[in-house]
Amino acid sequence: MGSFRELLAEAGISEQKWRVLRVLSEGGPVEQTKIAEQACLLLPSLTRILSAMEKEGLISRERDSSDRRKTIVELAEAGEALIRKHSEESAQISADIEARFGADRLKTLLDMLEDLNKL
Amino acid sequence: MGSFRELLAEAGISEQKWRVLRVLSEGGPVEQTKIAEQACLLLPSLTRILSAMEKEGLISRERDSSDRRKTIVELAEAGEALIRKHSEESAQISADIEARFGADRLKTLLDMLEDLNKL
DNA sequence: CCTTATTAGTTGTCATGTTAAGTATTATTG
DNA sequence: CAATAATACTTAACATGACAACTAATAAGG
Repeated sequence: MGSFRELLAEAGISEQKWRVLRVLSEGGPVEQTKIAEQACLLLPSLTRILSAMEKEGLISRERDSSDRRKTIVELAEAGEALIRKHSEESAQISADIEARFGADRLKTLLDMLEDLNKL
Repeated sequence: MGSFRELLAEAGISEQKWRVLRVLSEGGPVEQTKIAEQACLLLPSLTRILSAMEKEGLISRERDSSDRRKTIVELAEAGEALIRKHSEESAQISADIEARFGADRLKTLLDMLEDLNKL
């Protein structure tokens, strides 16, 4: 019954990198600004994280040809492999937490946090 | 209707330092471990924060005579002055948030977060 | 006692959070 | 079309978060 921390330790990556991988896995290649939004990261943090991930072969980056301000990021092979290797266990852990905490309560909690954030 | 960030910017200190000041203000002189618990900080972070606050004259530290492993921290004059200057406004902001979000909902939210944390 | 374990802090290292400033590219406006 | 603004990042600088290793002091066990 591994926790998320253990999963990430096993995978050898940070929570942030995992979130980035998941965003890319679910939405396909995207520009960095959108990754930042979906992964709850500021652009300066994302810049560094992506540089590291690029060196590690988890992702690749290239300029958008139609708007050369943008950089499009996509999963590289090592990134896809990581996702394949751990996504099932990750889903299991999420489901477990949801079950133990209560799906309804979890939804309520997330809604409240969003409200508080808007406030 | 200034937010907390503005208050802190005005006071020229970080959220963490403000939390430390409040812990000291409410509980009087205490050892660092207890400050860390109440202010939600890890000891290494607290060590550095207190060093900075000591230089700024906000707090003072001295060894506990009965147990010389412990360091007792207390508010210094500048720290008390900061508290006096901003505690009222701080309370106002808290009350405002509580009112806008709903006292009941806020309590529920905090309880849920605690539960989730225990999980 | 003496060794070992525990407690309280500190220090080091590295990643991230955060704000501000800088660069390059594209869009707008007069 | 030229000057200006806006967008999409990057870089820099500093504080903080997090984990590990370390020191000093006290407590526990044999």
